[in-house]
Amino acid sequence: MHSSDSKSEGKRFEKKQARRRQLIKATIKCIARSGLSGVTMADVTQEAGLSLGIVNLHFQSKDKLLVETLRFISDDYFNGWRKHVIDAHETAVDRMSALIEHDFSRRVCNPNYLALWFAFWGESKSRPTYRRICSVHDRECKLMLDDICQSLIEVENRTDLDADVISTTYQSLVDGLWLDRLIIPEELTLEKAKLVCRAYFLNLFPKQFTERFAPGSPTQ
Amino acid sequence: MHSSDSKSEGKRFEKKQARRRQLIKATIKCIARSGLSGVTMADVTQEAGLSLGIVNLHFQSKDKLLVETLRFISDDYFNGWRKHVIDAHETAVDRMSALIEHDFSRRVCNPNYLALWFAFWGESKSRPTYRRICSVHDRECKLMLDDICQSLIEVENRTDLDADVISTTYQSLVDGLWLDRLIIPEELTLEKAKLVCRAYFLNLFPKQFTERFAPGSPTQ
Amino acid sequence: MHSSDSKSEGKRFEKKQARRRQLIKATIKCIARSGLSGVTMADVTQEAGLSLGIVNLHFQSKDKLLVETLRFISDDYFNGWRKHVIDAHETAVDRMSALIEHDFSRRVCNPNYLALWFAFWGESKSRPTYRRICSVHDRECKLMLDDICQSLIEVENRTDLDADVISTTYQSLVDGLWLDRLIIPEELTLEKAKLVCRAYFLNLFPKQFTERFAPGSPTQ
Amino acid sequence: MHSSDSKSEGKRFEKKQARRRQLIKATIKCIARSGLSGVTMADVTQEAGLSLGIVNLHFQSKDKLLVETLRFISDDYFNGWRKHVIDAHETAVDRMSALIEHDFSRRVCNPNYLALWFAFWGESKSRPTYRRICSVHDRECKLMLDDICQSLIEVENRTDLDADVISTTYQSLVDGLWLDRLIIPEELTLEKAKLVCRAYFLNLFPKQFTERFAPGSPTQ
DNA sequence: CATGAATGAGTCTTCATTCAT
DNA sequence: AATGAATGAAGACTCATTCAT
Repeated sequence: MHSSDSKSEGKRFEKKQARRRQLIKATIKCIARSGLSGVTMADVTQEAGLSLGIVNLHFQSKDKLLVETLRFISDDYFNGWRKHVIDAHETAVDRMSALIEHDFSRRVCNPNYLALWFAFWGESKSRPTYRRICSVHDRECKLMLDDICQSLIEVENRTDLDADVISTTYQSLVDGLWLDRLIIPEELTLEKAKLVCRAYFLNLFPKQFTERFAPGSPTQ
Repeated sequence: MHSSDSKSEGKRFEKKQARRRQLIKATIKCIARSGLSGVTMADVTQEAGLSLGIVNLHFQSKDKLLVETLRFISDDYFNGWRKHVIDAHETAVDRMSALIEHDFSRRVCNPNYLALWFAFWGESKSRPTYRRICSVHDRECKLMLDDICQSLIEVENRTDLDADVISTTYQSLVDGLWLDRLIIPEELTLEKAKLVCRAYFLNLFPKQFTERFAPGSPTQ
Repeated sequence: MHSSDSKSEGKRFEKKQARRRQLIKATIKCIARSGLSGVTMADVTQEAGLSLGIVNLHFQSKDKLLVETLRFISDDYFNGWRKHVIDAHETAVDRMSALIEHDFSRRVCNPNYLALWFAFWGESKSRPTYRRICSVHDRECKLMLDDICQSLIEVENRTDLDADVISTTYQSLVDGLWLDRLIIPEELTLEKAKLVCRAYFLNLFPKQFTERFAPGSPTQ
Repeated sequence: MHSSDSKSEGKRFEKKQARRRQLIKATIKCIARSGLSGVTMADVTQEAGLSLGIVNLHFQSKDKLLVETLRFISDDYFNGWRKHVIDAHETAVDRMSALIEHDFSRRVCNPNYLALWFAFWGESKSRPTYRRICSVHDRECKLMLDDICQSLIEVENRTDLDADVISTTYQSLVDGLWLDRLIIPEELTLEKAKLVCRAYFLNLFPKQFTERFAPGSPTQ
């Protein structure tokens, strides 16, 4: 009854975490399917194959579940960023190329995730909490991106360019392309989206990107 | 059936239209304030200073009111596009400059409008109607923008560039910058947003844009 | 302005009555179509080709319109009774035969009228006013019917029979047959309904009804 | 999916059924009190001593609650028919006598039930579902009644009579008498209603019914 | 007289949250 | 820890009634 050695405590904690993740995964699916305003607790728990009361047990309220869900995909995106862009590559040009691949990979740029991002962004005006969560990793990414751009500028020796402007351009461009993927997916394939990003960098830093991105050259 | 001269008929129609606009305006404010899922009929009618039942009298349902609201801002944006970009200017470079001004003018790029766009985009995955309304004018703008880019390419004599890629880049860039204006307005001023767009074109078409956009030269 | 000679007064009154009848007729159609609980003022006025406000002008309220509608069909049935049964015939057997014809004529036993009767009866438990209106003519008919039955008994010389029982039987039988016409019209034709009534009287008063109703003899 | 032995499952089902019955009983009372169009969900749930949301939990909608209520009394009447008329007696004359007793027993011919029947019949024109539910058991009763009448005819040896006509007459007569009980209960006692029915059969089948129904003989 | 836009009380329905089991 | 029946506040929608024109 009163057993509470660290092992069983750890197990309990793990199980708890698993339940939470299970519910968050179900929430993601439901938001993609029904929109942020359309999800109900019943939807989520049914999708998760669990009982109605369980959400309040693990998240206290619907609101907190949504916040945790946003935090989850936000973390997920950021971790991928670090892992596939920073940790996996050394040079700026490699990292930038990897970032484009990452941003338009099936893992990141899939309908469910996009629907989720825009669902939260759509409510962000009236929900400072959402805005805050989004901006945390945004800022971190921006700083890393600034670094990459600064390197690109230096290597290319184009001191007339501004790293901040370029990184802002790229980040905004990605968000805008994601929107097109969400609203008119049939008119903007993943390949074309990547092409658009590459074209931007190819034009700015031809020395570094030509052999990688030039038409006719093999796509990475 | 009921006798009434055309004059009073016209008046009645005008009045009806005025009421509809009044309600749509109130709806815009409410969506910006409370989010798409947060607006209630009571909010809207109170904001409009009218009674609860009036929405169903003029729009049949909440859903139709929202759809008409989306249609309204969609039309509004498109009409501004045509008026301030196409009708007011002749050359491609003038039109492109005007478009940047337009896209980040207080009229278009204000918090209420941005909140509205993203609110609808956020639900667009689960609401094909929203998607359809958005895409109508989008396509028209894209075609006009293609034309402008094509002219820019020809005047600059840079036949290596692709008009479609450039217009796609610009449209996406704008959407992405709008998102920043919505989420982190303090980090992206309207001026900086315009600067980012100008930098993009300045780099692609220096002959045409330098005297207009080069640092130090007077901003339009 | 102040013209009020008897002629224009009369005309005005006539016009008023015409409007009221027009509205009552529309109400009948609407009740048959949508049920008593389903009729709305908008339905009725549209059916009548008039404006929404006119009902309250002529009837003060929806409730009064319904009451007047019930009074109308109640009067209509009773007047037909008197005209086609009492005034048109002399003998009891003729009158009884005529009554059966009347009760299952297309004029009286049509879907709209039946729907109306049962609609009001259905609400009569909770609406004493309806009950009162229905019972007024009911009582009058019952008295006339008692007379007819009394004559039939005397002519047939069957003093073991009770006029009250017979007239009650007939009245209830008609109501029950009307119900069948309403609910399962395809299983009870008007002819069969009349046959059932005739069979009842044929069995009680064979001397008087045989030549009229006996199988093979021409139906009236 | 969720572990639970069959015993607790059965208990849960029973409890659910009990709640449904509880709500239907409350609905019956409310319809009798306020009419079909007058019942509100608030009325019903308050009458049942439960909360507002419970109806939609058990019946999905008000409409389905009403349909189930109609089905309930329809089943109830039919089950009584079979139990008290068919199962409890052997001979046709016994069954017919029992049927009259049943149709005008306090259990069947009470104000609440009558109000309910007529409430639904009153809306049946505009609601095919009501009509369908009513006609199901109606048909079954009619067939059993046809059998009884056929036996009566054969025993009495009155081959000139038609079983179908007699059973139709009886069914309609009962419905008509019920209407009188509903509208003018003070003018038609239960005893008199039964008397009217007995008189009908006494006249048709004197050999079988005289000793049972003749004036002066003890009423069953 | 007649019209029909406007009102707002009254209903049904949804759904987050609670809590006995 | 988990369940799901029950609750009731909140919201959309209807429609009789009013009243300025």
